[in-house]
Amino acid sequence: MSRNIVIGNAWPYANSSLHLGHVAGLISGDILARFFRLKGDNVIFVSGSDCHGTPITERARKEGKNPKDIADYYDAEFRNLFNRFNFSYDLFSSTDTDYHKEKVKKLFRKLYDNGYIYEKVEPQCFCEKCNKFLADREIVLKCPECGEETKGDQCDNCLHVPTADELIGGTCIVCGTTTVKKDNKILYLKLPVFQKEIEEHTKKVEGEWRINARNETEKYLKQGLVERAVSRDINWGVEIPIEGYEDKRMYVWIDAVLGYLTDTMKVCEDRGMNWEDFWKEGNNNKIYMCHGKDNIVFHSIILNALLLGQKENYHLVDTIVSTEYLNYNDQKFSKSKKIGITALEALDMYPVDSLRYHLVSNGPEKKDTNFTPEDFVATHNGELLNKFGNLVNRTLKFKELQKVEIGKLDKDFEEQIKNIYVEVDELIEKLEFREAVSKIMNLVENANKYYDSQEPWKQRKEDEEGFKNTIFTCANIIANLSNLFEPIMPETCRKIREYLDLNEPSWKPIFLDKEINLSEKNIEPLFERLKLD
RNA sequence: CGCGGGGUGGAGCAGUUGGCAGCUCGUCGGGCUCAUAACCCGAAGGUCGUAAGUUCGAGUCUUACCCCCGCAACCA
Repeated sequence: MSRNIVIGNAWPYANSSLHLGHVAGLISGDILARFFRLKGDNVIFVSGSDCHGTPITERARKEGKNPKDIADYYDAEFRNLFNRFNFSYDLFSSTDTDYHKEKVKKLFRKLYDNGYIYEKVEPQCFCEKCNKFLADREIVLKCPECGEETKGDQCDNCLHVPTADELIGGTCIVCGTTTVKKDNKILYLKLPVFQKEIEEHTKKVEGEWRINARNETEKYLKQGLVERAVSRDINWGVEIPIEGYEDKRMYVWIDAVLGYLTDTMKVCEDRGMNWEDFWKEGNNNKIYMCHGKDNIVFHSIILNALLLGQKENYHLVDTIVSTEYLNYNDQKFSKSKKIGITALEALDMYPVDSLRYHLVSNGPEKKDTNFTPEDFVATHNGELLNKFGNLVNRTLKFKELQKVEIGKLDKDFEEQIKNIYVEVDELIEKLEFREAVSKIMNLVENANKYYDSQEPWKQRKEDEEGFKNTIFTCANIIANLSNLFEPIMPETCRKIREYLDLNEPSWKPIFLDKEINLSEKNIEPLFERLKLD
C-alpha cells in the first residue's frame, strides 16, 4: 500500500549564497523524494526561502536597502540553484508569501487560544532615540569578562555570554545611545508542557535517526525543555495575530518550520488533494526532515511542539535526516575568508549529476567530510567515467554494433539484479546513501568483470550466440542501472533510457524484451573526462 | 574538569551486535584491444594513536594518557 510521505528540506536563509555544504545536506531530501516516488508512494517534497529575521534587517540597514530586496534577491538565486541541481520539489516557496503568512497566523493563534503561548512582561533594553526595544545582538557593550567591546549576544573576543544584568548600560548599535531598561511584553511558547509527549514520540521514532540527531535531541530533553520567546521587536516578519502585538513580529524559527505544513497545504490545494492525508494521524503517512546538524532541535522538538499544541491529531515528524558538515580543502566554508565555492560556481564548472553523485558518495552522513576539487575529479573520472560510462559505451558502441538482440540473460546477473533492488531499498530506508551508492557501483564493477571474462571481441568472431548473450546481459544491467541510479543521477539515467527505448523509471527489475536498434541513435559518452586546471 | 568530532597500509575512507584487517585511489608486474589510454588479473604495503585491563579471542568493550580538528562573525 502506498504511503503518504512529506519530505521537508530546511529552508535556506535568504541572506547569503548557498555553498556546496548546504547542498550536501539538502540532496538527501531529493534522493528520498525520487526514491519514494519510484516506489509508488505519494510524495510531497517541499522547501522555501526563509526571509525574515534580524540578520536580514541588519544587513538591509547597513546597505541602505529594504529587507525585502535582500530576501527577494536570494530567493531568486535559490530557485535557480535548485532547478539546476534538479531538485524535484513539489513546491519551493518563501516565508514572505501571503499564503504562508495567513496560514501561520492561524496556527499561531491556535497555540495562543490553547494556552500554549502566553504573555510575560519583562524589563528589556530600550533605545529612546530609536524608540525601539533591542535584541541582544543590537546592543554594544564592554565585555565584563575581557573588557573588549562586543555585541550583546556573545562576546566576539572571549565567547562570554552577557547576562541580562550585564546588558544594562549597553549602547544601541544603530545610534550609540545608552539603553535604558523598560518593561516589554513578550510572548512565550510553553515548551515544557510538551516534554513528556515529545520524549515518548522521540523514543518511538529515533531508532532510524542518525546518531547526531539522537544525541542532540536527547541532550535537550534531558536538560528539560525551557520556554522560548516567540515574539520579536522588529517590523520585518509575520505579524502576530494577537491584540497589542501589532508592532511586533514572530520569531523566525516559528514561521520557518511551519512552512513545511503551509507548503503542503498549498500543493494540495492546487492539486485538489487533502493536506490532512499528509499531516494528520492515521493515513499511513510519514514525515521526513532534512537539514544540517545545527538545525536538529528545531525539527525534532520545536516543530513537534507546535504541531502538538494545535491539539488536532497532527502526525509528528518521524525521521530526522541530519547531516554533519562538508568542509572544503579541510576548512569550513567561509565567505569572509573566501574558502570554498558556492553551489552555483560548482555547477558552472562541473556536470550536475557528477556533483550529485559525489556529494552523496562522499556525503557527511556520519561525520564531517571534505570536498576537494582533486577528490571530485577523481570520482568523476575514476568511478563515473571509467567504470559506469565506459560500461555503457563499450556495450552500446561496440564496433559496428547495429542492434542489441534478444539473447539469454546470464543467470547470475539475473539474481544480482533482483537482489540489488532489495538491498539498495533497505539501505536508502536506513538513510545510508553512501552505502547504497557503493552497492550500485559494485554492480557496475561486476558487469565490467563479466564483460572482460566473456571477451565479446573474440565471441563476435567465434561464437555469435555467446556474443549476443553478453551484449544482451550487459544491456539489461545498464537498463536496471538507469532505475537504480535515478534518485542520484536523473539526467544521466534519462539518457540511458533514450538509448534503450525505455519508458518511465521504476523501482523493480526490468528485463529487455524487444531488440534495440542502435544504428540511428546518437549514443554519446555519458561523462566527459575532466582535467584539473 | 567547557562542548563536540577524529586518530586503521603512501592518500582518502569502511569496519554494524567483540570471531581470519577490508574498499577506492596511488605504486609495481602482467593480460586485453570492445570502449573516452578506458577495462581485467596479480603483487607489494598496516604490531588499527600509546599503555594497561576485561575475554578463549579486542580495530571493536573498560580505564588512563598522547596527538589532530571545529566551537567570534558570514556560515549547515
